[in-house]
Amino acid sequence: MTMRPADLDRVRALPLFERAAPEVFRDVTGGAFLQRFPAGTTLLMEGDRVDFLYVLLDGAVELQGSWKEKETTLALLRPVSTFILAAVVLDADALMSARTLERSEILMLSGEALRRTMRQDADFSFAVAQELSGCYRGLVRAVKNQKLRGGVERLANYLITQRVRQGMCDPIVLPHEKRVLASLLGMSPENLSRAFASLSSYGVSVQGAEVGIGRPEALERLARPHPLIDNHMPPPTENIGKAERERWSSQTGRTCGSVLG
Amino acid sequence: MTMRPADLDRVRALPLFERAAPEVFRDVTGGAFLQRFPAGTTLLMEGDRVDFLYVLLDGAVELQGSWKEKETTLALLRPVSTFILAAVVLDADALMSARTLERSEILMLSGEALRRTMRQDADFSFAVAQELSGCYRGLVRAVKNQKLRGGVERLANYLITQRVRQGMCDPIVLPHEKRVLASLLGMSPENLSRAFASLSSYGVSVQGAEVGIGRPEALERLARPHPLIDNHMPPPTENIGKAERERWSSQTGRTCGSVLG
DNA sequence: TTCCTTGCTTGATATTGGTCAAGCCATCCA
DNA sequence: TGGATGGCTTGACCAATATCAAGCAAGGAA
Repeated sequence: MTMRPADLDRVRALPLFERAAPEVFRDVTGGAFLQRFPAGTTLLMEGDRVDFLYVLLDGAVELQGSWKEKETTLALLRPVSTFILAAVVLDADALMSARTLERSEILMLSGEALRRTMRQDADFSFAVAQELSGCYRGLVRAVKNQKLRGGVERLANYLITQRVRQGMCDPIVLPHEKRVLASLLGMSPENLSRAFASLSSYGVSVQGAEVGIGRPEALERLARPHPLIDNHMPPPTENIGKAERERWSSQTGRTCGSVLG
Repeated sequence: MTMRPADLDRVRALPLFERAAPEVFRDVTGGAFLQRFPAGTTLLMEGDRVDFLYVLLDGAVELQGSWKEKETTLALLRPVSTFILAAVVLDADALMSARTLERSEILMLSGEALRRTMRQDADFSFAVAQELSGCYRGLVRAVKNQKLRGGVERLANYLITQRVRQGMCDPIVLPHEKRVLASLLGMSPENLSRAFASLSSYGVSVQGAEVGIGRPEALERLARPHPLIDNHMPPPTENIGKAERERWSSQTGRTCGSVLG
């Protein structure tokens, strides 16, 4: 309900709204409300009807899918990110659950209003389509990553991506618990430990959440990162690139884009 | 260049154009041209700039991704399907290669014209956004399928999905070579053979491309199909459902929807 | 402090999936 | 008809990954 003007500005800066006319932005954010959730809150269960577009303003959110008491992480979000846009556009139920990993601040926009505005404004509709395209391509990358690479290779590429995102610093700091990271990378926590261990011969050293990349060249020779799989988005110098850039990466710790549902 | 009126009607019936105004349809299909390709033709390589939206009118197309001399199949398409919509919307390069599996007839629509029309017509833009949403959700299903299930389970669910698509008949007929199916399911051809063999204890019998589902209940008990993973779209009685329905499934043999890029 | 709890690691073992090599069986072609 | 070819299958083996169990270390609460 109460919303700081600064928050509204951050939403305004999202690629989705960047070029929207003032009245369009007003229409979509009109009935919005801001909510605070403690860590571990389930915002949305798989199969639930989706009535809102969510915008993560502070904290961290995990999107996960499940089958037969097994769960897997599909994406990890950091501010500022929108999520479950696809479900909202189709007015369908969610294919993934969403839960907070930390205490989080989340803005909820009316899905109904969003769809209504899309039908009225071609530019806004186009922006949504571009957003969806970027998210789709993020998932294509995720599938390729999962099907073409082994566990150690996925971890190595994750570390390289993080290094780029964190401004080529060394050591990098893992933005999430290792068990969550393991689920994102599609392996058991035990196996993630072993994968880290096997990377020590390539210069990687682990100290809690801090990971030293001793010899980047050696790690890259193993990882073989590829622009058509790994989205090595430049670090957040300014805010976010242009709309024509894909704004999403499946395994990011500083997503500046969004994820649909 | 030469295009039968019947072909144009089939394109018109796609969810993307179903509700478009006549002049919108004319604008988008204006500079289009129809081309015929032999089997095994590469239409598009990963990394190529995408200038056209493709519409498969006849034949079969495989979308694949590659890394380090390894390849994997991301989708198998049958008429009538559009593909690489996402790349067209973003005017970006392709994340997957596209090649014909059989002699195929393909309509190519100008990407430039499509984007121009989107900016002019909110309804068309909205239709594109809905299409993209459906495709995104198809990929979410694919990731869940890949990360949560083992090889035998993926095959079992594939068979059940095919049975639904083919009108609950028995035996079903595999719409593609087994080696291609193996790649789609994320396993080696050898392992697909063994997976089929291990399903024999659940009533499944294989005779070339014909697969008998002896005991559907037994197979389902193993497969545990789930509406949030497997898109059990009703068989193509009429043409295609409404636009609000997801129109894409990652592992279909009779896709009535589309795939982006 | 001491005792939990929690997240992580490590080792032993089982399961799954990949690779290599051989063989089978259709089809196609000379 | 013979012989190649290509797709599929099978077996033997190996690599990758999951599972189970135990232990460790840091942090929080009594």
